[in-house]
Amino acid sequence: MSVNEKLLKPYNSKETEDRIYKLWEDSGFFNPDKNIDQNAKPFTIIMPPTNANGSLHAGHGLVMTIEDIMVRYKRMRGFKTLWLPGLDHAGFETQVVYEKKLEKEGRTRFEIEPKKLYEEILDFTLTNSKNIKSQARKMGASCDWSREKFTLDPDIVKIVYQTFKKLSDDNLVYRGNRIVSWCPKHQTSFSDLEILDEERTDNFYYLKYGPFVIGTARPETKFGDKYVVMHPDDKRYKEYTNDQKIKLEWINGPIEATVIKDKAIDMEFGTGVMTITPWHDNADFDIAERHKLDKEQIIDENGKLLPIAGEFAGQHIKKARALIVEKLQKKGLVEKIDEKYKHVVRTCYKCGTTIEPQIKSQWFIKMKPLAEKALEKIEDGEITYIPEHYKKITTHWLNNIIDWNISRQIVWGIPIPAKICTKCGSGMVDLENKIKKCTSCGGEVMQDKDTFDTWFSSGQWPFATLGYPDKNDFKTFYPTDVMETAGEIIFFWVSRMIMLGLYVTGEVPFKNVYLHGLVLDAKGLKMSKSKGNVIDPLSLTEKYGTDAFRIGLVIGNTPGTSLALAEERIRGYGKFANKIWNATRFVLENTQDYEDDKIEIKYDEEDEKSDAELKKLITEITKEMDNYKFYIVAEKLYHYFWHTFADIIIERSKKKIIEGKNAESAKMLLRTQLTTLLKALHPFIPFVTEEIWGMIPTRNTTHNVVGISDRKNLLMIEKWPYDRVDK
RNA sequence: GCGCGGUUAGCUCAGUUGGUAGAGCAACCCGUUUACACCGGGAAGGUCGUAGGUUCGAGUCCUACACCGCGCACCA
Repeated sequence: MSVNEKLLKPYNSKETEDRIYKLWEDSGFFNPDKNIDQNAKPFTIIMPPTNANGSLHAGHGLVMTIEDIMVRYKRMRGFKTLWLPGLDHAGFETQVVYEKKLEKEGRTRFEIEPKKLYEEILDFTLTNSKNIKSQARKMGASCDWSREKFTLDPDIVKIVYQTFKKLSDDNLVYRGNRIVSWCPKHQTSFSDLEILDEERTDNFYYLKYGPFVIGTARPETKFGDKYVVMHPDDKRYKEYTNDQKIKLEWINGPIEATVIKDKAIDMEFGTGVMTITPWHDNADFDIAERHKLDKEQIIDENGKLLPIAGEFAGQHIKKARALIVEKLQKKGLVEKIDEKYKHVVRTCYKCGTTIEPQIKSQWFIKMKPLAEKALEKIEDGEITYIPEHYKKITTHWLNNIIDWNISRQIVWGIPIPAKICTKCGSGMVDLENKIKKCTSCGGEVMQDKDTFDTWFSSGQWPFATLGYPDKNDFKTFYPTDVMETAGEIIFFWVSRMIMLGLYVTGEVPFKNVYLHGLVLDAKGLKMSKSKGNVIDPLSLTEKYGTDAFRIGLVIGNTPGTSLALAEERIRGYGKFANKIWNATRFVLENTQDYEDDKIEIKYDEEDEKSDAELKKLITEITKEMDNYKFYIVAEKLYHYFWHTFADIIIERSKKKIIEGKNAESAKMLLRTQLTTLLKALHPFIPFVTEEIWGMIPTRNTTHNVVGISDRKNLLMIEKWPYDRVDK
């Protein structure tokens, strides 16, 4: 009898991986309901729903790898393990991707009928979904596909609607006519998280405004300014009183201005006097609210000046500024211009367009009450952050949280189930489409055309996917154990899940948050299509095998730290898979007469020592696995396999087997160490270990499945080595 | 302005409760002794950002500073 012929050639990942994945998937063991001990403790990870607008990138590769490591480990430890996969319609993100596609085709979304546009994007999404799912399989993800969810699934939408209703009933959601961050290019409002601050150097204009000199960086907004504001304690302006009327010459002729005293004014800045534009500035809006001042729109949704601008009406603000300054100069109203004014401009995180604040009627969630509950739980330690400093970052954000605008003026998303009064503007939540008249003024109502911020639905993901409130899955698997995702979306997603999860279910959605860093290119630069430095994970798995990709991504990659992905790194670990392969060949060739369930052998002294050494190693790494230190475990196993098992134990055994001295001890050690190491390595490099496992004539295995015979089965359900049976 | 990271071998990074520094990759020398050249053996390479402090002893704790990265912030 000889060893498996495959072993005589080098390990071939391409011929192995798809076949092995199919074996796993067909076995049904990804599903915790099938055969696994139903009384075992559950372990749950909800996979961050993948944006269905492209293909898998290196970051996804890391997500799949880390989560699969945790899941395979826990499954081997005998937990009733659920890893639930999902896809995200990713509202605005997807719409932007699709708009770019339209642009290339010479089309624009503003010319497409909304319903048609929705259908088109849906098609696009479904095509991408297929790719993503097959790519996840390539990565070896052992998730339960039978429980897969999509954010637009009717049952998910139903739960999202119920939450919206509950928030409304509890007075935590309101329709507010407030200033929002508006992107003139994308024609939608945003929450504060979608806005980026950009430092710029611009001109700062000192303009004569009657007896005052006011400072501004945006002269094009000043047409309607009829309130001049100063600090009540400013001695320079003590002769002026609150509400005093002053007649003065302004851009387009004489106006009457009103003096307002407000403490928000910084006496040190500029001249200590400013005029306000409440429609287009947050701070000005607040001042206007405090003093109940008029607000007037100057700039339209496209960034063009309205009729109030007189001769400048219809011009885009970008072009108008210079012309307006020119006119002001002619009228002698420009005192001076500071050309080196450094300030921060708010821009759209997608296109970089300057955000134009606008007053709009939108849905807002009152965040303070939700944040307070979340803070309590976090402070109590109900959620552990890995790495720890994310806890500080989170609490800092929660402590300073502002209300969340969840309305988006885009078609791709979950429609907001509400009616808007065409007369008084009130909004009414209406899940059953029953409201026909405005509940406050009796006016006509129309369906809200907006959609939810995509994070409002994904923020409910953990309990929505498990079928809150009635399904057994919810009862069994909620709260989940680990939320593993990118540190980048700590506010966008993680913190909102905590708040919404707590609010709806009364319990935190997950007990641990594991945050990984960015995957960067070999030089440590962020990958981007424009830079052309995007590394496709699938080209690496194709070349070096998925196992090499996985372990290469994990070793030395501490949580929260970004990772520079160099091809050599992956190549190096490709050799490791082959090393295991070849070591296996040696072991099997030399232990053909070894029967692990029949012979009672005693180790000789040095083998005894080696046996103890590996046991000690397994104890150590088991502890480290429980502490999420996969980067150490992978390295230790790599090192032990190569430099102890291969270099020392195999070399030593050659002599013993040839000389026939303590050969039985050597054989037992070879087989025991090999099978033990395969088990321990399996979460990291599942394909090659499973393939080899199938070739080893081992009989006395200890799998984690109830109800199937004790014959040898898949490595993925084997018991973790030296695991204690203390259930 | 406030906050959070980081600064360790040429590169990418580890370094758990303080006890004269580690890995992978790259580079160098030697070697085809049969599991493996997708290999083996060997040697080389760091005053652990700077300056203080605590300590018998600090990469590891404290303070200040510098530089890099990131987040938060309505100064017109």
